[in-house]
Amino acid sequence: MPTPDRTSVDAIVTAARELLEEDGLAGVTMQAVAERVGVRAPSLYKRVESRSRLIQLVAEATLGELAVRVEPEASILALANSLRTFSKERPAAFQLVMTPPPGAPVARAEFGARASDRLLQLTRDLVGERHALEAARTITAWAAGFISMELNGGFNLGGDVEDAWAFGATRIVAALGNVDE
Amino acid sequence: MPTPDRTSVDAIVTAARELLEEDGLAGVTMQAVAERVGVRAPSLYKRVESRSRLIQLVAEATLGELAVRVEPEASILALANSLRTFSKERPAAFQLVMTPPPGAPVARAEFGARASDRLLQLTRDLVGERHALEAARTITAWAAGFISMELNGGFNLGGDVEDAWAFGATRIVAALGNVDE
DNA sequence: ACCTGAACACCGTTCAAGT
DNA sequence: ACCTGAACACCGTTCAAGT
Repeated sequence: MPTPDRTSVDAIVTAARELLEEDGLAGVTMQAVAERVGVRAPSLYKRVESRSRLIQLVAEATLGELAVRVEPEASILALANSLRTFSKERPAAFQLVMTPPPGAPVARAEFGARASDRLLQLTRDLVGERHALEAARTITAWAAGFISMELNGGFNLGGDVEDAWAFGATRIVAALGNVDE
Repeated sequence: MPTPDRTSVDAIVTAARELLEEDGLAGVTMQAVAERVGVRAPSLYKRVESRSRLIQLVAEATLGELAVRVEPEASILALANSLRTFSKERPAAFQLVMTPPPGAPVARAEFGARASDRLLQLTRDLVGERHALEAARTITAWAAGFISMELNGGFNLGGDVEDAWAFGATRIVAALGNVDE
């Protein structure tokens, strides 16, 4: 007589995402996840091959959530701002996806195919087909680097971080606009 | 009769740095470090309070090495390039310092006081005192973000990564030069 | 004064045994 | 068919006992 399922992949991933924000990546142990979904650790292996696969599922869910937030009409500034907003709501998930520790899964596309598409479209208008990808990478790199430094307390020389964000965003967009061909 | 010392903090940190590059942060276990310096794990605690303190020492040694490489006459481009060169020699150490996993020590200053000073001097010339810090942060964020994406395989849309680096570097420097005040 | 084995509380993971 | 306790090989860390 088969027992009814006592949990699900979804519940497991959700528990892992909560633990990630509450206790960091190191807090996402199979035991902690199991306890949260009301099961013993060995049972998790019926739904998920390993801890590292579970972390990968968390990263993919994060990318999915990020993609949903992107408005189809968003400007470059709006894209960067929404990435930064997200980073403040889910800092641990953001870092897992954007600057993963070696061994963690690689994030697909610049930051999710949807945002990536929109960004490429915008940079194409700005700098032309020939340099669209390079321009998109410049913006993504700046935003990811900035946010990562912000989350890690890398801005410890004083000054207003908000100003630095606005400064960087406007200057970079302006720079891309000044094309010589 | 006191026994002669069989190891030292220096040897321990060196072993940890080697293991970091060879096996990643997870490979830096007290047992692996101990074995490499020819001692048992508990003995390490005579010289180093804990594993996380050891990781912190590794991060500080990395920052020190980075500082030594900075030429006093380096240009902005040279600074960015030397950071990227370093990231290819010691990718794991670079990531530990620039985009640390939560729990790891915070890197002091933008990227080592020395490079930070030189960069601020250059941006002061470029954009003036008022925006020097913001400009330095823009460049640091872009370089750190770019390199981190490069190391993590984040550039998976094709295109030439070398071109994207050169494109970003020249455009950003140019953008900062076009000041309106 | 330094080093060690033994021990403790954890990990991830496997597997035979239960229902 | 799912769940479990027990077990294994690891962790970091402490500490009494050796030299």
